[in-house]
Amino acid sequence: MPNQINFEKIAHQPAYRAVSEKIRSAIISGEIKTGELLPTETDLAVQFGVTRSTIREAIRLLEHGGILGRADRKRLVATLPQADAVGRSVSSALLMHQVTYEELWQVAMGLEPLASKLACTTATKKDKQLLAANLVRTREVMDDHKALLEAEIEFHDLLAKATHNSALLLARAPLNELFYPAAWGAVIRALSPGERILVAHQHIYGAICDNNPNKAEEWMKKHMLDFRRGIELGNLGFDQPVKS
Amino acid sequence: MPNQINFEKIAHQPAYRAVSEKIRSAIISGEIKTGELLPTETDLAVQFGVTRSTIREAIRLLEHGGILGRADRKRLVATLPQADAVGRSVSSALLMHQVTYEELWQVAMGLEPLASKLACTTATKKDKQLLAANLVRTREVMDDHKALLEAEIEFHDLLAKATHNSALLLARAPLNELFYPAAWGAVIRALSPGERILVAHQHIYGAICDNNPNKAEEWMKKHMLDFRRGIELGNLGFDQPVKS
DNA sequence: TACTGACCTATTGTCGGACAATGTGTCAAT
DNA sequence: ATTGACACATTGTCCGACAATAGGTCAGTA
Repeated sequence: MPNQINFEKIAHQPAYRAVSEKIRSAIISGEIKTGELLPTETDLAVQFGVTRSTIREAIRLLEHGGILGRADRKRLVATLPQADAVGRSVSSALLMHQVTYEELWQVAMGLEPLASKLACTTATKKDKQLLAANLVRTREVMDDHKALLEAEIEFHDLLAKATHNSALLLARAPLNELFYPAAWGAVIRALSPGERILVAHQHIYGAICDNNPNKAEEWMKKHMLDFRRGIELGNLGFDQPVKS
Repeated sequence: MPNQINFEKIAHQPAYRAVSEKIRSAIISGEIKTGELLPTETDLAVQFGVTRSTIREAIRLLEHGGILGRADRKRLVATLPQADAVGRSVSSALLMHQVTYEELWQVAMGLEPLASKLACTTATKKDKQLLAANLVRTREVMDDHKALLEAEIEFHDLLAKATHNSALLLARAPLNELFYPAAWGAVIRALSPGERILVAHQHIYGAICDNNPNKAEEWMKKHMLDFRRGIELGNLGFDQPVKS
């Protein structure tokens, strides 16, 4: 077809989407500060010149991403999306993609040693205290599978938080949400590797206190490889889709 | 306060949230297959025994996460959330957290070399063809800053896709969306490092064709370090928040 | 046949108004 | 200082209505 004139698609978007974008950009740009209360639905409806129903649909759009939350279960408030809020939507996406343990493990292998290394230079006194407390608790609950799993997950989470790197925190959110609960849970039930877990954690914690990035990274790698071996020994379908 | 009876909070959730959860789990469990059309709003309203407004709010909740999309701009369809859909919400979260280039670079340093390594064993013929085509294009547009940036981003994206690891794909989505556009863009404008970029890409591509994971990983590390040096040379606020 | 145009229908987008449920603030009573 | 009564503001839900539009059908025309 020569000589054909091509018009670009006109972008007609429904009002609720437009409103949602307006509010989002107002929050991102800082025009509405996080923690600040939004006007009431009726006010917003008047300001934007649409009905309350439309406003409400726009709000739902934002609510899911964790940009809007509730102050007191009534009024709306602009909030900073936390890792867990974003993590949930990422996790459900991964579930639908039938992500396998193997795939998640690979990502963990990329991020967790990195987190260990970074934490060495960024961990505050407070972070170290929290990690130390976690170690104590881990030792106490060594024989309680459920509690041990929680402590294990918390250790990795504290470690990631100690990097104070929000990108890293968000990137590894699915690990917290999907990988560790399912995979570690299975390993712990099958092998009771409490002692090995504790030893690895202690070395990592020690490396952080000594400000020894390489050691922290290496021990975390060992920790993850150990975990992988656990899965294989336990014969727990490493290449199976994660289910939740 | 001794002897005080504590009731647990009763979890009252609004209807639109309940409906949304029902639909979500129906999709995740496969009861509604992806690609399948959902009933119309009116039907859903009847089935759930609520009004259409409520249904619509529930739909908005899911629409944002990429779980629901439009078949033909009219009927709703269950869709697999793609990396870019999820990536958008992650990115906006990161923007609000005032994530710095440095933080994103650290994550990139954890994920991109990993992707290179994995791609060696997982890349299909098709993947390699796409990468090869990208290299050709890169060479052609070497002097066009904008096109070069696009090619560069596409290379990394193709590489990640070649791993066929959806967890990795989602984890690095913010890199595509935030990091490369802003940071690479600045470097390219400041230093015109087209030649260096192409060389690195070629080595990585070569390593993948030779099935040489270590070489692929090393060259990607070099590539990323090179990039970092570019930022520092160009004196482009590496520790500044990304803005978009 | 292949294209056009008129028409109908189904479905979404938007509106406006209504009421119930519930959290909040005030003020008097004890 | 706590309680109770009360009015008020705000969200959650419902209902009914209409405009806009994508899709299908069907006849008409070249």
